[in-house]
Amino acid sequence: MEKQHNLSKNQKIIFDLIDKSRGPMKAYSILFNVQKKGIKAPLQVYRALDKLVEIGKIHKIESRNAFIACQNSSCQISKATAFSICESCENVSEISNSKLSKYLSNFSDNSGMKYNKYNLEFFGLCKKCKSK
Amino acid sequence: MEKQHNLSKNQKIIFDLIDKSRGPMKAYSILFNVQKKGIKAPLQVYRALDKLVEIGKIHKIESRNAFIACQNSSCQISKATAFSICESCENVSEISNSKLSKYLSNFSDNSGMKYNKYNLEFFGLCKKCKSK
DNA sequence: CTTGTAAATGTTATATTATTACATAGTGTT
DNA sequence: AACACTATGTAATAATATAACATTTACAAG
Ligand SMILES: [Zn+2]
Ligand SMILES: [Zn+2]
Ligand SMILES: [Zn+2]
Ligand SMILES: [Zn+2]
Repeated sequence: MEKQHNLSKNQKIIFDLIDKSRGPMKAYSILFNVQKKGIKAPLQVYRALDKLVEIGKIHKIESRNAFIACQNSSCQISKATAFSICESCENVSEISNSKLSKYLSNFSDNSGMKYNKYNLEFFGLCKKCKSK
Repeated sequence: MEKQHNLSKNQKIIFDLIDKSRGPMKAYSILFNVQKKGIKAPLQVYRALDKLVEIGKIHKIESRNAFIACQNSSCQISKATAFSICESCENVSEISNSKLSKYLSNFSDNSGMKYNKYNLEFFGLCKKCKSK
Protein backbone atom coordinates (compact mmCIF):
# COMPACT_ATOMS: atom_id res chain seq x y z
CA MET A 1 0.00 0.00 0.00
CA GLU A 2 1.40 3.31 -1.07
CA LYS A 3 1.70 5.97 1.55
CA GLN A 4 -0.73 8.81 1.17
CA HIS A 5 0.79 12.24 1.11
CA ASN A 6 -1.57 15.08 1.67
CA LEU A 7 -0.07 17.97 -0.16
CA SER A 8 -0.01 21.32 1.54
CA LYS A 9 -1.42 24.42 -0.11
CA ASN A 10 1.76 25.54 -1.84
CA GLN A 11 2.73 22.00 -2.76
CA LYS A 12 -0.63 21.46 -4.36
CA ILE A 13 -0.56 24.70 -6.32
CA ILE A 14 2.87 23.90 -7.67
CA PHE A 15 2.22 20.26 -8.37
CA ASP A 16 -0.97 21.10 -10.26
CA LEU A 17 0.90 23.58 -12.41
CA ILE A 18 3.67 21.14 -13.28
CA ASP A 19 1.21 18.33 -13.84
CA LYS A 20 -0.83 20.37 -16.31
CA SER A 21 2.26 21.55 -18.14
CA ARG A 22 3.24 19.92 -21.42
CA GLY A 23 6.87 19.59 -20.56
CA PRO A 24 9.38 20.11 -17.79
CA MET A 25 9.13 23.43 -15.99
CA LYS A 26 11.91 25.52 -14.55
CA ALA A 27 11.74 26.89 -11.06
CA TYR A 28 11.52 30.56 -11.96
CA SER A 29 8.96 29.90 -14.64
CA ILE A 30 6.92 28.14 -11.98
CA LEU A 31 7.39 31.10 -9.69
CA PHE A 32 6.17 33.49 -12.36
CA ASN A 33 3.11 31.34 -12.96
CA VAL A 34 2.03 31.07 -9.35
CA GLN A 35 2.54 34.64 -8.29
CA LYS A 36 -1.13 35.35 -8.82
CA LYS A 37 -1.83 32.61 -6.28
CA GLY A 38 0.23 34.34 -3.62
CA ILE A 39 3.51 32.52 -3.93
CA LYS A 40 5.98 35.34 -4.18
CA ALA A 41 9.46 34.08 -3.42
CA PRO A 42 11.84 31.55 -4.95
CA LEU A 43 12.23 29.79 -1.65
CA GLN A 44 8.56 28.98 -1.49
CA VAL A 45 8.87 27.31 -4.85
CA TYR A 46 12.06 25.42 -4.05
CA ARG A 47 10.65 24.15 -0.78
CA ALA A 48 7.61 22.75 -2.49
CA LEU A 49 9.74 21.27 -5.26
CA ASP A 50 12.04 19.59 -2.74
CA LYS A 51 9.13 17.98 -1.01
CA LEU A 52 7.44 16.89 -4.23
CA VAL A 53 10.67 15.34 -5.45
CA GLU A 54 11.13 13.60 -2.11
CA ILE A 55 7.75 11.94 -2.25
CA GLY A 56 8.09 11.09 -5.93
CA LYS A 57 5.29 13.23 -7.32
CA ILE A 58 7.74 15.04 -9.55
CA HIS A 59 11.26 14.42 -10.80
CA LYS A 60 14.11 16.75 -11.54
CA ILE A 61 15.64 16.54 -15.00
CA GLU A 62 19.19 17.18 -13.92
CA SER A 63 20.61 18.09 -17.30
CA ARG A 64 17.94 20.74 -17.74
CA ASN A 65 17.40 22.04 -14.22
CA ALA A 66 13.73 21.44 -14.73
CA PHE A 67 10.92 19.52 -13.12
CA ILE A 68 8.37 17.14 -14.55
CA ALA A 69 5.40 15.35 -13.02
CA CYS A 70 5.88 11.66 -12.48
CA GLN A 71 4.29 9.78 -15.34
CA ASN A 72 4.19 6.45 -13.50
CA SER A 73 1.40 7.21 -11.02
CA SER A 74 4.01 8.44 -8.58
CA CYS A 75 7.15 6.36 -8.50
CA GLN A 76 6.77 4.62 -5.16
CA ILE A 77 10.44 4.67 -4.95
CA SER A 78 11.56 7.75 -6.88
CA LYS A 79 14.93 6.13 -6.56
CA ALA A 80 15.05 4.66 -10.02
CA THR A 81 14.37 7.18 -12.74
CA ALA A 82 14.95 7.19 -16.46
CA PHE A 83 14.06 9.78 -19.04
CA SER A 84 14.29 10.32 -22.75
CA ILE A 85 15.07 13.83 -23.87
CA CYS A 86 14.81 15.18 -27.39
CA GLU A 87 17.74 17.48 -28.00
CA SER A 88 15.84 19.34 -30.67
CA CYS A 89 12.40 20.08 -29.23
CA GLU A 90 13.33 19.39 -25.61
CA ASN A 91 10.42 17.05 -25.19
CA VAL A 92 10.97 14.82 -22.17
CA SER A 93 9.27 11.61 -21.20
CA GLU A 94 9.71 9.22 -18.38
CA ILE A 95 10.79 5.77 -19.43
CA SER A 96 8.88 2.97 -17.83
CA ASN A 97 10.56 -0.25 -18.79
CA SER A 98 10.67 -3.01 -16.25
CA LYS A 99 13.60 -4.80 -17.85
CA LEU A 100 15.67 -1.63 -17.78
CA SER A 101 14.75 -0.78 -14.23
CA LYS A 102 15.40 -4.32 -13.09
CA TYR A 103 18.74 -4.34 -14.83
CA LEU A 104 19.83 -1.05 -13.29
CA SER A 105 18.42 -1.70 -9.83
CA ASN A 106 20.38 -4.92 -9.69
CA PHE A 107 23.53 -3.47 -11.15
CA SER A 108 26.63 -3.87 -9.09
CA ASP A 109 30.32 -3.81 -9.80
CA ASN A 110 33.47 -4.59 -7.93
CA SER A 111 33.81 -1.14 -6.38
CA GLY A 112 32.28 -2.29 -3.12
CA MET A 113 29.66 0.37 -3.48
CA LYS A 114 26.06 -0.28 -2.58
CA TYR A 115 23.79 1.54 -4.99
CA ASN A 116 20.39 2.55 -3.74
CA LYS A 117 19.37 5.03 -6.36
CA TYR A 118 20.01 5.97 -9.96
CA ASN A 119 19.06 8.50 -12.56
CA LEU A 120 19.42 7.88 -16.26
CA GLU A 121 18.94 10.38 -19.04
CA PHE A 122 18.87 9.35 -22.69
CA PHE A 123 19.32 11.96 -25.40
CA GLY A 124 18.38 11.86 -29.03
CA LEU A 125 15.83 12.97 -31.53
CA CYS A 126 12.17 12.23 -31.13
CA LYS A 127 10.07 10.83 -33.93
CA LYS A 128 8.83 14.24 -35.02
CA CYS A 129 12.21 15.94 -35.01
CA LYS A 130 13.90 13.04 -36.76
CA SER A 131 11.62 13.41 -39.77
CA LYS A 132 12.41 17.07 -40.38
CA MET B 1 42.62 5.99 -34.48
CA GLU B 2 41.55 8.58 -31.98
CA LYS B 3 41.53 12.15 -33.08
CA GLN B 4 44.22 14.30 -31.57
CA HIS B 5 43.02 17.44 -29.92
CA ASN B 6 45.65 20.00 -29.19
CA LEU B 7 44.40 21.90 -26.23
CA SER B 8 44.69 25.65 -26.25
CA LYS B 9 46.36 27.51 -23.42
CA ASN B 10 43.28 28.02 -21.26
CA GLN B 11 41.96 24.57 -22.02
CA LYS B 12 45.23 23.04 -20.92
CA ILE B 13 45.44 25.03 -17.70
CA ILE B 14 41.92 24.05 -16.77
CA PHE B 15 42.22 20.44 -17.81
CA ASP B 16 45.43 20.02 -15.82
CA LEU B 17 43.78 21.43 -12.73
CA ILE B 18 40.76 19.14 -12.99
CA ASP B 19 42.92 16.16 -13.80
CA LYS B 20 45.11 16.65 -10.73
CA SER B 21 42.10 17.18 -8.51
CA ARG B 22 40.92 14.33 -6.31
CA GLY B 23 37.28 14.77 -7.09
CA PRO B 24 34.89 16.74 -9.25
CA MET B 25 35.50 20.47 -9.36
CA LYS B 26 32.97 23.24 -9.62
CA ALA B 27 33.34 26.02 -12.14
CA TYR B 28 33.90 28.83 -9.69
CA SER B 29 36.33 26.79 -7.68
CA ILE B 30 38.24 26.24 -10.91
CA LEU B 31 38.08 29.96 -11.60
CA PHE B 32 39.48 30.74 -8.18
CA ASN B 33 42.32 28.28 -8.70
CA VAL B 34 43.41 29.58 -12.09
CA GLN B 35 43.27 33.28 -11.42
CA LYS B 36 46.97 33.32 -10.74
CA LYS B 37 47.46 31.96 -14.25
CA GLY B 38 45.63 34.89 -15.77
CA ILE B 39 42.17 33.44 -16.23
CA LYS B 40 39.99 36.07 -14.66
CA ALA B 41 36.41 35.64 -15.80
CA PRO B 42 33.77 32.93 -15.49
CA LEU B 43 33.25 32.88 -19.21
CA GLN B 44 36.84 31.89 -19.85
CA VAL B 45 36.34 28.91 -17.59
CA TYR B 46 32.99 27.91 -19.05
CA ARG B 47 34.31 28.13 -22.58
CA ALA B 48 37.18 25.82 -21.79
CA LEU B 49 34.87 23.46 -19.90
CA ASP B 50 32.46 23.32 -22.83
CA LYS B 51 35.24 22.39 -25.21
CA LEU B 52 36.76 19.81 -22.86
CA VAL B 53 33.37 18.20 -22.38
CA GLU B 54 32.79 18.20 -26.13
CA ILE B 55 36.00 16.33 -26.84
CA GLY B 56 35.51 13.94 -23.94
CA LYS B 57 38.49 14.95 -21.81
CA ILE B 58 36.18 15.79 -18.92
CA HIS B 59 32.61 15.02 -18.00
CA LYS B 60 29.97 17.02 -16.21
CA ILE B 61 28.37 15.43 -13.19
CA GLU B 62 24.93 16.84 -13.75
CA SER B 63 23.51 16.25 -10.32
CA ARG B 64 26.43 18.13 -8.78
CA ASN B 65 27.17 20.81 -11.35
CA ALA B 66 30.75 19.71 -11.26
CA PHE B 67 33.39 18.46 -13.66
CA ILE B 68 35.66 15.46 -13.51
CA ALA B 69 38.48 14.27 -15.76
CA CYS B 70 37.65 11.28 -17.90
CA GLN B 71 38.98 8.19 -16.22
CA ASN B 72 38.81 6.04 -19.36
CA SER B 73 41.71 7.55 -21.29
CA SER B 74 39.28 9.99 -22.87
CA CYS B 75 35.95 8.50 -23.79
CA GLN B 76 36.25 8.41 -27.56
CA ILE B 77 32.57 8.87 -27.61
CA SER B 78 31.75 10.92 -24.52
CA LYS B 79 28.23 9.96 -25.43
CA ALA B 80 27.89 7.10 -23.00
CA THR B 81 28.76 8.05 -19.46
CA ALA B 82 28.09 6.40 -16.14
CA PHE B 83 29.17 7.45 -12.67
CA SER B 84 28.90 6.28 -9.12
CA ILE B 85 28.46 8.95 -6.51
CA CYS B 86 28.77 8.52 -2.77
CA GLU B 87 26.07 10.56 -1.11
CA SER B 88 28.09 10.82 2.05
CA CYS B 89 31.62 11.78 1.03
CA GLU B 90 30.70 12.91 -2.48
CA ASN B 91 33.39 10.75 -4.01
CA VAL B 92 32.67 10.20 -7.70
CA SER B 93 34.06 7.64 -10.04
CA GLU B 94 33.45 6.83 -13.64
CA ILE B 95 32.01 3.39 -14.23
CA SER B 96 33.67 1.45 -16.97
CA ASN B 97 31.66 -1.67 -17.52
CA SER B 98 31.34 -2.96 -21.02
CA LYS B 99 28.20 -4.97 -20.34
CA LEU B 100 26.47 -1.94 -18.92
CA SER B 101 27.55 0.35 -21.72
CA LYS B 102 26.59 -2.21 -24.32
CA TYR B 103 23.20 -2.69 -22.70
CA LEU B 104 22.49 1.03 -22.56
CA SER B 105 23.91 1.89 -25.96
CA ASN B 106 21.65 -0.69 -27.51
CA PHE B 107 18.62 0.24 -25.48
CA SER B 108 15.55 1.13 -27.44
CA ASP B 109 11.88 1.24 -26.70
CA ASN B 110 8.71 1.71 -28.65
CA SER B 111 8.76 5.50 -28.44
CA GLY B 112 10.23 5.84 -31.90
CA MET B 113 13.09 7.75 -30.44
CA LYS B 114 16.63 7.23 -31.63
CA TYR B 115 19.00 7.50 -28.70
CA ASN B 116 22.52 8.62 -29.43
CA LYS B 117 23.74 9.52 -25.99
CA TYR B 118 23.07 8.79 -22.35
CA ASN B 119 24.23 9.75 -18.91
CA LEU B 120 23.71 7.57 -15.89
CA GLU B 121 24.38 8.47 -12.28
CA PHE B 122 24.26 5.89 -9.50
CA PHE B 123 24.00 7.02 -5.90
CA GLY B 124 24.85 5.18 -2.74
CA LEU B 125 27.45 4.78 -0.07
CA CYS B 126 31.02 3.95 -0.87
CA LYS B 127 32.91 1.22 0.94
CA LYS B 128 34.46 3.60 3.44
CA CYS B 129 31.27 5.46 4.27
CA LYS B 130 29.27 2.24 4.56
CA SER B 131 31.51 0.99 7.34
CA LYS B 132 31.08 4.01 9.58
C1' DC C 1 53.38 36.34 -47.83
C1' DT C 2 48.65 37.69 -47.73
C1' DT C 3 44.02 36.92 -47.38
C1' DG C 4 40.27 34.42 -45.50
C1' DT C 5 38.21 31.90 -41.91
C1' DA C 6 37.54 29.40 -37.77
C1' DA C 7 38.85 29.02 -33.10
C1' DA C 8 40.17 31.11 -29.03
C1' DT C 9 40.65 34.96 -25.90
C1' DG C 10 39.56 39.21 -23.04
C1' DT C 11 36.23 42.05 -20.66
C1' DT C 12 31.98 43.83 -18.79
C1' DA C 13 27.58 43.18 -17.62
C1' DT C 14 23.72 40.42 -16.68
C1' DA C 15 20.68 36.32 -16.38
C1' DT C 16 19.45 32.15 -14.10
C1' DT C 17 19.38 28.87 -10.43
C1' DA C 18 19.48 27.98 -5.52
C1' DT C 19 20.29 28.71 -0.45
C1' DT C 20 20.87 31.12 4.30
C1' DA C 21 18.84 33.20 8.02
C1' DC C 22 15.25 34.42 10.75
C1' DA C 23 10.41 35.05 12.14
C1' DT C 24 5.72 33.25 12.18
C1' DA C 25 1.78 30.13 11.66
C1' DG C 26 -0.66 25.79 11.20
C1' DT C 27 -1.40 20.64 12.43
C1' DG C 28 -1.79 16.82 15.14
C1' DT C 29 -0.58 14.36 19.63
C1' DT C 30 -0.24 13.75 24.48
C1' DA D 1 -1.92 23.59 27.42
C1' DA D 2 2.50 21.87 25.98
C1' DC D 3 5.05 19.75 22.55
C1' DA D 4 6.92 18.42 18.20
C1' DC D 5 6.74 18.73 13.54
C1' DT D 6 5.70 20.64 9.15
C1' DA D 7 4.81 24.42 6.45
C1' DT D 8 4.85 29.39 5.38
C1' DG D 9 6.48 34.35 4.72
C1' DT D 10 10.11 37.61 3.71
C1' DA D 11 14.55 39.65 2.73
C1' DA D 12 19.00 39.12 1.44
C1' DT D 13 22.58 36.80 -0.86
C1' DA D 14 25.22 32.92 -2.91
C1' DA D 15 26.24 30.00 -6.73
C1' DT D 16 25.89 28.80 -11.49
C1' DA D 17 25.81 30.23 -16.28
C1' DT D 18 25.25 33.18 -20.50
C1' DA D 19 24.92 37.49 -23.69
C1' DA D 20 27.20 40.89 -26.20
C1' DC D 21 31.00 42.85 -28.16
C1' DA D 22 35.92 43.66 -29.32
C1' DT D 23 40.26 41.62 -30.30
C1' DT D 24 43.74 38.12 -31.21
C1' DT D 25 45.71 33.73 -32.72
C1' DA D 26 46.22 29.54 -35.64
C1' DC D 27 46.38 27.84 -39.86
C1' DA D 28 45.21 26.66 -44.53
C1' DA D 29 44.29 28.29 -49.51
C1' DG D 30 45.63 31.09 -53.01
ZN1 LIG E 1 8.23 8.66 -11.88
ZN1 LIG F 1 11.82 16.47 -30.73
ZN1 LIG G 1 35.03 9.13 -19.72
ZN1 LIG H 1 31.81 7.83 0.70
